[in-house]
Amino acid sequence: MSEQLYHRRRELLIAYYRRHKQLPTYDDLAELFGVRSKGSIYKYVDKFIHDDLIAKSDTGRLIPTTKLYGLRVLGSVQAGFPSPAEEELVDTMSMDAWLIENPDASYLLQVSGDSMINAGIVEGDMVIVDRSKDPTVGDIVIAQVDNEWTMKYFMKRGNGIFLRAANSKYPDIHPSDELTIGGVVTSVVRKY
Amino acid sequence: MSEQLYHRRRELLIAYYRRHKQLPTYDDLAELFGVRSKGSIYKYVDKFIHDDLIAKSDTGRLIPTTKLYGLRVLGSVQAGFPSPAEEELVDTMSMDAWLIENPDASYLLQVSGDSMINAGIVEGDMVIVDRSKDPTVGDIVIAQVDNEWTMKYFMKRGNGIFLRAANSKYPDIHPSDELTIGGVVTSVVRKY
DNA sequence: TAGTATAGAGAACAAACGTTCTCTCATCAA
DNA sequence: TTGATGAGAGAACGTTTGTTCTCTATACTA
Repeated sequence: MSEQLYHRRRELLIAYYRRHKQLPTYDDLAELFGVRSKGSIYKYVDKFIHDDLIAKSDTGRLIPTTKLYGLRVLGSVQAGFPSPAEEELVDTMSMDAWLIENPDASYLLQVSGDSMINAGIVEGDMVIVDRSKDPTVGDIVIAQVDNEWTMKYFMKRGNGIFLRAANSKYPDIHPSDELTIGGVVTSVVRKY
Repeated sequence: MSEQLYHRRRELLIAYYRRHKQLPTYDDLAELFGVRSKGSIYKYVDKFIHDDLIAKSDTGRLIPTTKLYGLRVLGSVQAGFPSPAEEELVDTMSMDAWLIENPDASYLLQVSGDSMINAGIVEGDMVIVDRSKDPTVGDIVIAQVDNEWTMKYFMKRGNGIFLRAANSKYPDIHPSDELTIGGVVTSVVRKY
C-alpha cells in the first residue's frame, strides 16, 4: 500500500480518537477513509495493530494504546535531544494519566498572588490538588487560614506545624488552633 | 435506587474508563456491577446519561463526556474557592485537551539547567513544545545553538533576532548565521 | 506485452450488542 | 396484612459488528 496514504489514514484514526474519545468501528473507519468495503478496512486494522497504535479486545473491538492518545517524549533540553523528525524509538505518555494519581480525590485550582513565586509557581498557573494525601514537611498545601484559602509550604517545628510562603516578603503563619488542609499540591501546570 | 449504591457504581464506571480508555458495553457493565441482567443495566445507563456522565451514539454505543474523563475545576486560591465537598456546579476539564492544541506537532521535553528560572521553569519540569507555531517576541523557544539545544526567550532588535535566558547570569546569544528553532513552548508541567 | 501483486468491492455469516418485556422478590408505608 | 414501588432476573428480538471469502480493476515488473 502507498506509504503516504497509510500515513494520512493513520492521522485520520488519531484525529478520530481525539475528537470522539472512542475508537471507531469498522464501518466508521470505512466512512472515515472513504472506502466502501469493510474487508479492506480489516487489512488496515492489522497494520495499525502491528504499529502498536491500537489493540483488540476479546470480542474484536478496537482499544487504544498510549501511542494513540499520548504525546511523544523527546528527551531533555541541553542534553542534545533527538531531532523532532525521528519519530521512532520515542516514548509516549498521556498528561492526564501521568499527572493525576487519584482522579477521584483531585481537583484543579487557579493560582492568584505571588506567595509561591520562589517555588516557581506564579499567578495564573493551575495546580492539581490531591485531597487524599497526607502532607509531609516541605509539601505545598492548600490550607484555610482566617477563613481564607492559601497555598503555602507545610512545615513543622517540634510538635507544632506552621505554614511558610515561598516569598520572603510574607511572614510565617502559626495557626492559633486547628489548621484545615484542603489537599497537597501534586503538580503545577502553566499555559502560555 | 440506593444513593450510595448508585454513587459506587458511578465510580466504577469512571474507573473503568480511566483504565481502558474506552467505555464498557452493557455486558461489561453487568459484570462490573455484579448484576446478571442487561435490562437492569439499561436503567442505570439512563441515569448516567441524565447525569451527563456519558452519551449515546446513533447506534446506541456509549460515548464519554468531559464529566467522565475530566478533572474538577474548583476556582481560585486566595479568592476563597468553593469547598471540595460541593461537587455540583463545577466545571471539568481534561489536561490533555486543554494543554495541547496541535497534538501531531507537539512533543514533550524534560528541562535541565537553570537558565529559565526567572520564568518559573526549573530543572525537572516538563515542557510541551509546539513545532508548528511561529515564534513571536517574548515567546520561550527551543533553539539550536552551537549544535546544542537550549530553551530561551525569543527576542528581536531591529532586523536581528537573538536569544535571552531568564537568568541574569547567562549572557544573550546573538546567533552568527542561521538560527534553528525546534518549536515554541506552549506549556510547562511540574510534578512533585 | 504478459504476468504478478495489491487495494478495494461486495456478499455472507456467526457472534456480540442495544433494546424491550414480563416476571419474581424484597422493601417499605399505610 | 395489603398494596405499591423498585431492583434485578431472564428471555427474546432485530441490528450492528468483526471476520472471512471471492472477485474485479488497477498499478507495477520483467
